[in-house]
Amino acid sequence: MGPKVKFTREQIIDTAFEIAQTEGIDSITMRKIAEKMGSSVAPIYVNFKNVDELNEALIERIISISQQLLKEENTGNPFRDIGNASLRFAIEYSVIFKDLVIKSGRYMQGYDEKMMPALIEEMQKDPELNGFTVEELKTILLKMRIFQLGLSMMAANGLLPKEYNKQDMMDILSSTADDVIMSAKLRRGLR
Amino acid sequence: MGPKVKFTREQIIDTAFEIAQTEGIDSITMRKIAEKMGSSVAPIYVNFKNVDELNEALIERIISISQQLLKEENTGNPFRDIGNASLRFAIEYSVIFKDLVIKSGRYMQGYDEKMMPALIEEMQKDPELNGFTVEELKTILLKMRIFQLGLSMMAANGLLPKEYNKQDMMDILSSTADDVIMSAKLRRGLR
DNA sequence: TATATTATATAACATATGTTATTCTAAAAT
DNA sequence: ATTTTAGAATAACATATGTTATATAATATA
Repeated sequence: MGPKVKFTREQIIDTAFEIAQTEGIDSITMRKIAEKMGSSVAPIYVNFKNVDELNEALIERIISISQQLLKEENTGNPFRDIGNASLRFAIEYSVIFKDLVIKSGRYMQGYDEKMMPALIEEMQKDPELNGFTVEELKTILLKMRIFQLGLSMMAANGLLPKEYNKQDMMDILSSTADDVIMSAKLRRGLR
Repeated sequence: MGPKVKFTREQIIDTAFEIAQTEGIDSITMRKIAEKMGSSVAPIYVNFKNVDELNEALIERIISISQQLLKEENTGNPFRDIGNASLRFAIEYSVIFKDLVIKSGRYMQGYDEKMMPALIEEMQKDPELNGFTVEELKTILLKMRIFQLGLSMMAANGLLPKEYNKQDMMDILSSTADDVIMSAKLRRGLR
């Protein structure tokens, strides 16, 4: 063995995460991480083959944090839970959230299509959504995912009215869910 | 006078715009623009003091294009017009749209608060929106702006269902507007 | 035609960044 | 106690990029 480890892999990822959140993912550089840790770049290259490997680890970290946020939401209503978790991520890690959405193409594309069936299944258990066809449920879900992305994006960009707090955001999300569902019911009544 | 001008200011901005649309705004470099034009960097520095000035000119160009798109929409319904123009921009210039939204903080923040009153005024002329208070109109408008941003963002990221075309997007935008307005009417009836 | 002007090309300089080779040193193994 | 090992610091190399100084050449004007 050699001398004691002073800079761990975890610490390096943490530091990269901090830079990502304050300056954006693309602003991460090896030297910046090193300076923030009070080290040289050597420990980074001991722990990561190159900058790409470090970025991968950072993405994993980000995903794990977002999953943690989702676990912490537990109303049982999947709409509310996913919406609120996304909202929290957008508010608490706004810079990273924006970067992620932009670079999401590959991550989220497959992700959504995998989540879809599970969510539809959840919706079918909800008594309030009783009697809708799968097509109708899909439309409701899509509308809500669109709204939720828009809301998170606005929150992350500080584009909502000044006085809006997290509760207001959750309320408008929930209110719009009601709008969409109620209107779907009315349309159903017209069949 | 000197020799004929071979590379104009406009041509430089055009080239920067092309790079922005294919690789992202941050991928623009002086040398890349020059190479794409078949010149050296000299003509760029004759027309622009530095890279910041070029970026300003590029932003102006982008804003002017988006305003052009808005002018081309003319249903008279401001919801539809703004929504469709935003959607077209997001689809036709997706990379730039994403960059803009992310870096929008400063541009859009004031912009929205200036647009708000004019839009509310427009809404008050709409017979379908008759009888709502200003507060109710504001909520409807906010919901629609949120949905429209989410939809544009999804379109720009290719996150919508594969078979979705522009008409489908315009339809779901319009359908959600109906949902929000219809539900507001129902709530109004309950007062 | 000769000169002045100026658009353009070229090359250099300064800085930022990823990466690597070398050196140093502290801890473990012998 | 000596040797080996491996983490860390340092400096160098390669490349990318903004910027500028200088050289070249085309065109208007005298």
